[in-house]
Parts: sequence; structure tokens; C-alpha cells
Amino acid sequence: MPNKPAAPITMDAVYAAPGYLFRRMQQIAVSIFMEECKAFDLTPVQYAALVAIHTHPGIDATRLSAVIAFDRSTLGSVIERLLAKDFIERKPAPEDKRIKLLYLTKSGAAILREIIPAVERAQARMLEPLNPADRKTLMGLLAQLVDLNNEASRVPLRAEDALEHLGKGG
Amino acid sequence: MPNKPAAPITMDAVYAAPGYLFRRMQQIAVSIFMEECKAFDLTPVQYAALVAIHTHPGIDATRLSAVIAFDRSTLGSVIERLLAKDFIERKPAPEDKRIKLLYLTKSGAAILREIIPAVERAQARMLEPLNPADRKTLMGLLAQLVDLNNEASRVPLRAEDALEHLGKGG
DNA sequence: TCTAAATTGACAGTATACTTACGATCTAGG
DNA sequence: CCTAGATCGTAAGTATACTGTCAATTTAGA
Repeated sequence: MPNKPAAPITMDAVYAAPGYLFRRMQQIAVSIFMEECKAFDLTPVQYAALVAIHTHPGIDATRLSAVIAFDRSTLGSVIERLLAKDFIERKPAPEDKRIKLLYLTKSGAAILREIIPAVERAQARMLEPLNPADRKTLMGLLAQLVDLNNEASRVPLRAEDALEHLGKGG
Repeated sequence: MPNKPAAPITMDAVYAAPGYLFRRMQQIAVSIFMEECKAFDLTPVQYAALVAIHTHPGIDATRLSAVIAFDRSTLGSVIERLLAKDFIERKPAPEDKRIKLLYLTKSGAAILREIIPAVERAQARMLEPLNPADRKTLMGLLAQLVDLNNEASRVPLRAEDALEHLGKGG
């Protein structure tokens, strides 16, 4: 078979490209989240970190990065900001001097409780323009795609097995 | 009606949240793009900027930001990097001393031609785990959602009317 | 015409997101 | 026991992505 002729270079090709749509949607999602949650001064990433620390008290930074699927280096500054806001605290692990364990403070637990409704409003708003059936279809396909592409990302999600050394698993 | 009881705070709720899935998918998409295009030393954003400048020679930075839907401030450094790599050039506009017009250099036009196959491979890989019907469904719904949410983002896309003052419209 | 408002590009500041590298520490193998 | 390799947190460097603000310039209205 002959090669396909080169397509003309157009913006329409960019607008229809998966990568472009993913980037736009992420921009929009962050924008909506920040708008709904601006009273709490928490970013989406900081929120995810708080939930993970709430769910796994005493987790360390490396495992936290696996549980919320983002880079360890990035996480360092996220943790510092949460420490500065007094939403989490960090304690040395008695049995391993390299590790620092993370816990929610009272203030962190409180803001987590209070922010939930705003987060839920934000999540709902992101999908609001679609009808309920389409929302379900989109989320289902996207969840599949993210899962099947997990290894393609630089920081794959390791929800369960990342915690094996914390006394919760195998 | 009574309020819904507060749902427990779990990571599963985070993993299923639209905002989380959009962020993960964006991370994965960038990772795949960079992998396929690493020989060209171009980021997804720099690629989009090159295509836009190719399509609209003599565009200025403000209109460019509207055409690819990203922030003017961010764009400043993107333009500087493209200038440093000698992929674009910047000329003052004769009729308006504030404006600097952007053009591809020969080297910029060349790399744009050469990178296209790698970009197409990257876009295909992002959707590869889904079957063709599901790919189409996902892209259709996502394109709809991005379009309908356009105004929710801080930098709405203004593909056409952003160019009215360039002698292409109105 | 002359000033007030808008526009343009630049800058500083914050927050992801990634890379590579490094010292401290732990663990396994010999 | 003692070193090789792995792991932990940290740091420096690059690149988006956004918030403001600012000066220079243009435009519109009184």
C-alpha cells in the first residue's frame, strides 16, 4: 500500500487531537476546582494529598506519591506547603531514620471535612454540560483508559501494593 | 428532604472523581508525547504554538494565546524558548509599536514537517488501549465537554474571532 | 485635542510536574 | 562484619499554568 499523503497542518487537527483535549479539559477542571474551593486555599493536588494522608495515617512521602500518582520531587514542595499551613505534621519513623511519617493535624482534618461539599460541587460542575448518560459513558471510558495506560505515565499509580510495608497488606 | 449523609472520605472517591481522571490522563498524554517526540526536543505546548504560527503567520503573542487557549504569561516563556531554538522569529509591527509579530524560521518549518509522524504516533498511542468504537465515543464526548465548558476556563479558546484584527475576518 | 480606558508585552510570584543528582541510611551478600 | 546496592528525602534545573502588576502605546470619547 502507498503511504498516506501528508495531511495539511491545521489548527483543526490540533483541536481534535486527544492530547490537546486532555490538556484543555485539565485546565478547565483545575479552574472550576479553584473557583469552588477558593475559600479554603487548597489546590486539587493538596486536596488529594490530604485525603491520602487521612486514609493512610503515618504514610511516608514516597508511598504517598505512589498512592496519588505524582512525582516524589513535586510532592516535596506540596508537603512543605501543607506543613506551612499547619494541615499536616511530620514525625521521624523510629525504625528507619530516612523516613518521615505524615499525619493530619486537627486543623487539617477539619478543613478536609469542610471542603468536601465544595469539592463535590466542583466535580459535578465539570460534567454538568453533558446529560447523565453521557457523563457515565465518558467517566467509564476515561477510567478504563487511565487504568490501561497506567504504566505509560512516569509515576504509575500503585494504590494497594505501595502500602505493603506499612503493615496494611501482604 | 433530609440531607444526604456525609460519604466516608476514601481514596476510591478520589480515583473516580472527574478532576482526578483528567489530571491523570493529562500526565499520561504528556508522557507519551515526550517519549515519541524526544528526538525533536519539542514539548506539546511548543508544538501547538508552532502549528498556530505556521497557520497564522504574523500573529502576535496575545492572539496566539487565544488561538491555542493558553495563558499570555505562560506564552512569553514558550516564545522565548522557541526563539532560543531558532524555530521562530519576532518582528515589530509597523503600525503598532506595542505588537511583535511571530513567524516560523526555515528551521521551524522544517522541524514541524519532520515531527508530524511522531506526533501522530503519540496521539494514537494515547487511545490505543480502547477499541476503535470506544475511542470515537470518548473523543466525541470530550470534545463536546471541552467546548461547552470553554468559558469556564481562565483562558477560553477563541479560534476565529481572535484573528479579526489580522485581516482574516470581520 | 486631550485625557481616560483599553491593549500589549514584560515581570514577579505561586504551584504543579518532571529530570537528574546527591548524601544519609538501610539491607543483603559474601 | 562490611561493603554493594537499594531506598529516602532533598535539591537544582526546566517547563507549563496561573495571578497579579507595570510601563509603553494605542484608541475612543468628551
